[in-house]
Formats: sequence, structure tokens, C-alpha cells
Amino acid sequence: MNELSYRNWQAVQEEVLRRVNARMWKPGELIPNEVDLAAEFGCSRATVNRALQSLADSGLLDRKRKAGTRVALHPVRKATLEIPVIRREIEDRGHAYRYSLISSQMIVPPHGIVGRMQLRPEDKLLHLVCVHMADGKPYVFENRWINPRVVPDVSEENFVDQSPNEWLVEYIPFSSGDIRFSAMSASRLEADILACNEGEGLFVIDRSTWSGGEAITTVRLVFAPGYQMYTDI
Amino acid sequence: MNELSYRNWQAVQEEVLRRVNARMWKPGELIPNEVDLAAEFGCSRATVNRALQSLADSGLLDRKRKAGTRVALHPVRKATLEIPVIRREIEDRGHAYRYSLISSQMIVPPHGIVGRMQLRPEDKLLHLVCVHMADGKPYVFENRWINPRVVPDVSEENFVDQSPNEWLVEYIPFSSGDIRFSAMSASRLEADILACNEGEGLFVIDRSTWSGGEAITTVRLVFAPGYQMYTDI
DNA sequence: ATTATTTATATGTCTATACATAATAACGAG
DNA sequence: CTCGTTATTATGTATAGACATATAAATAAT
Repeated sequence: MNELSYRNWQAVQEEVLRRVNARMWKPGELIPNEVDLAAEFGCSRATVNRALQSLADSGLLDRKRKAGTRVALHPVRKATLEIPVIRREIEDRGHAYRYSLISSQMIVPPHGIVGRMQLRPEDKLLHLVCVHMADGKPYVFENRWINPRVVPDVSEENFVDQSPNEWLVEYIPFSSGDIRFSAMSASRLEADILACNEGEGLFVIDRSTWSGGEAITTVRLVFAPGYQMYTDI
Repeated sequence: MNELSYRNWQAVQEEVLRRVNARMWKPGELIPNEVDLAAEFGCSRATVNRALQSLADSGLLDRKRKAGTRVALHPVRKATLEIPVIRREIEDRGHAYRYSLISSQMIVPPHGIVGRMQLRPEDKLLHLVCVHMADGKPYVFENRWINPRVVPDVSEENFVDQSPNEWLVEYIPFSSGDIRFSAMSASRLEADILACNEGEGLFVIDRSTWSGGEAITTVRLVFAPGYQMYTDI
């Protein structure tokens, strides 16, 4: 049927994708094994492996040792969002960046934060409230808690010139965490800070960062109306 | 300093990660090339390559041919969101799924949709409005446009028993697209359908799907209050 | 000094081969 | 017929070696 050979993994991937889309290999079905595909495509098994593994990562295929490779029954779409440093995000969009610290205090956090960060009830955290602006207009409201037990240097920093967002990226190791996207209605506080109407729908990111077993920081970012997070799929 | 060898790519990756976190290799700095690292770690260059490539994918390293590999100056965090079929999302959370079609008509879409889907102005699309429910409570409001030129089978389907969300996943090839996350304030329409207050902040996903050069479908999903999208990072 | 050309080099990828590993399928004992 | 053991098999991954390719740096030409 096809005498051309697919000599690189991208070409193999495209051909596999084509066959899945053309329903030559239907959802749930087993596809030929790597050795056979390599023979058919005129390339090595490693090349087929690279192509199939990448498609499995993106959710189109399910692979299991010995069981073989199947077309995913419910292809879970994975959207990869890039979460940049806020300053960069604003500057990349061609706006002037400005940052302003609203408050900074070392206090015992409310119950919710203690739970989420798995702290002892009496632990004090650095609580920072600040706002990032694009061309002078409020862009995002940052409400952050930092654990000074994990980040001792944080005491020396006053966060007047540099935002905690940026400071942490620079001084804290690449670590694990979780992130939540949601929406909220602006309270009086958010409306004031973001210069919007009370009750308006706002995009929210809640993020916690961990180093080993300890919480480094928890932050809520509330974006001004109109904010969108975009990605290709 | 260290006589152990790192014989698999995960071990190499961990060691590289450790060195970056320990600031042995600082942000912006060039790290040794693959050949040298392979020699040091006692493994082959391919193994080092696998480890570094994976770290570059996750945003920790910047790699360029001839220029070498650097620790990223602004490590862009990438969050991978899984976008499941709505029915599955609801059922996985242990709730009873129900779906209800509100309206279905073949009409010329408004200007915004024509632009986004790059249609000719007179092209008619199938417009579907429906709601997905979890344990009888509104969960998400689906507002969808489908291009019958690309999906001819859509005319035979009435979408009473099966939601367009599910039908499309099943019958439409794996294809490219874009996705937008944002927030909105509930209008009268959303408030009625989602049984919430007018003006309430709601989480919104806008998604367009393309096959080759043609738009297949555009959908706006408006989620009931309290909805969160979660992922590990 | 500026621009075009060449060269050197680090990453990108393919190959063939080998062994590891998970998991199914076949087998055998009770 | 059921349960535990063994064999089989497809994927997972390591290796050495080779060539491809982008591009920074050096060199030559203008």
C-alpha cells in the first residue's frame, strides 16, 4: 500500500496519528507491536518506541508491557499551561510592569491556611498582600503566605522592590506543588484593589509549593476582569 | 567526590535536579555537555540526553544546539491539565450523571463565532445548548457550535440521549485546537440554567477544535459556582 | 568596520543489539 | 476447578557508534 519508509520518529508519529484518525485503528483496539511496525515503516524499533511513547504521553494511546498498545478509549486531552512569572507575563504582552506591596506581617495564619500547609497551629507565617500592575492598571492581586522555617532568608527581604512571586522563583529550589484554577465573585477587598465592581467574576489561581514534606508557600492570585489563560492543545 | 554511577536516566535526572537546587549550577549558567556528563556519571550519552531533554521539557533547562545546556533563568512552570469527558469527570467524583438538551437548531451563527471559526458569513452551524448535572444539580452549561460541513454525521444525531461532548470525543478524530480558561459573571441565562445568583463568578472554558484547516466545533463551558480545576505541578 | 563564509561543536536523532521488567497466558499440582 | 508457578511476550531502557543539524565563533572578503 505504501512503499515509502518513515525514517524519523515524527514521521512515524504522524502516520500513526493518521491511522487513528482514519479509524484504521479504532478506539480500544490493539495496534501492531513495535517490532512489526518498525518492519513495516522501515525504521528501527527505537524510533517506533519514541513515536508511540510520545503519543501515549499526550493521551492518545494506552501502553502496557506485554499487553501491548491500544488506542485510548477515552482520549484524555492534556492541556499544558505555562505559568510564567507575572512580571514576564505582563512585559511579554508589551505592557509596563509595576508592583506595589500593600501589607507585610508575620502572623499566625487562619485555620484554612494552617490546614492546607499542614502547620502546627501556633506557627507564624509571613503574610504578604500585593498587587501587580500592567500600564498602571491593576492586573493581579497576590495574597501570599510564606513559611519562614523553610525559607529563613525571607526575613531579610522586605519585598518593596521585588515581588515575592519573583523572589521565590529566584531563591527557592524547583519543587513540587499543586495548582487550582477557579472563579470567584469580587468582594469589597478585591473590587478595591483591582478597581472593578463588587461581585464581578474573577479568575483565580491557588497554588501551594512544597519542598520535601514541608510547605514553602501558598498563594492566591486573583486576576482583574478579562484575564484569560490560553494554550494550544 | 562521588564514585557511584548513575546508570539510568531517572537517576541522572535526579542528580541534575539536585545540583540545580543546591545551586551548584546556578540559573543562567552553562552546565557541562552531554559527553562530559556521561563520562562523569558512568553512563552513555543517550542516557544523559534522555534525562536532560526531559528536564528541558519541564522547563528547568534551556538547550540549544552548539550553545549547550543552561539552567533556565526563569523556570517556566508547566501545569498539565487533564480535560476529561464531562460525564467521566462527574462519575469519577462519585456523582450520578445526568444530561439534558435545552435547544438544538441549525442557524447562521453570530459574528464572533463566524470569525473565530473562520467561516463564510452565510454558513449554517448546528447550535446546541445543554446542561450536565451531578446528582441532579447543574454542573456545567454547554453552549456549542458544530460545523456540519466537517462533521456530516452530526445531522443524524439528535443529542437527546448522548451529549455532544461525548459524541464528538467518540466520532471525531484526535485533532488540534486551543483552549482558554477565564471567569465571567453569571447573566440571567447562566443564573437560570446553573441555579445560581445573577452576577456570581463562574469558571469558563472556551475551546475550539480544528481538523486541518477547518473548524470542527467551538464550545463554551460555564461551570456552576465552586468548580475547581486541579493539578499537581 | 561590516558582511559573508567557513569551521567547530553541542545537541538531535537513528541504528542494532542487549537485557530488564511487567503482566498475561499457559501449565501443573493439589 | 482453583491456586500457585513458570514461560512468554511487548514494552522499557541502556549502549556504542554514526551521522544530521543548528548555530556560535572564527575567518575571510568586501
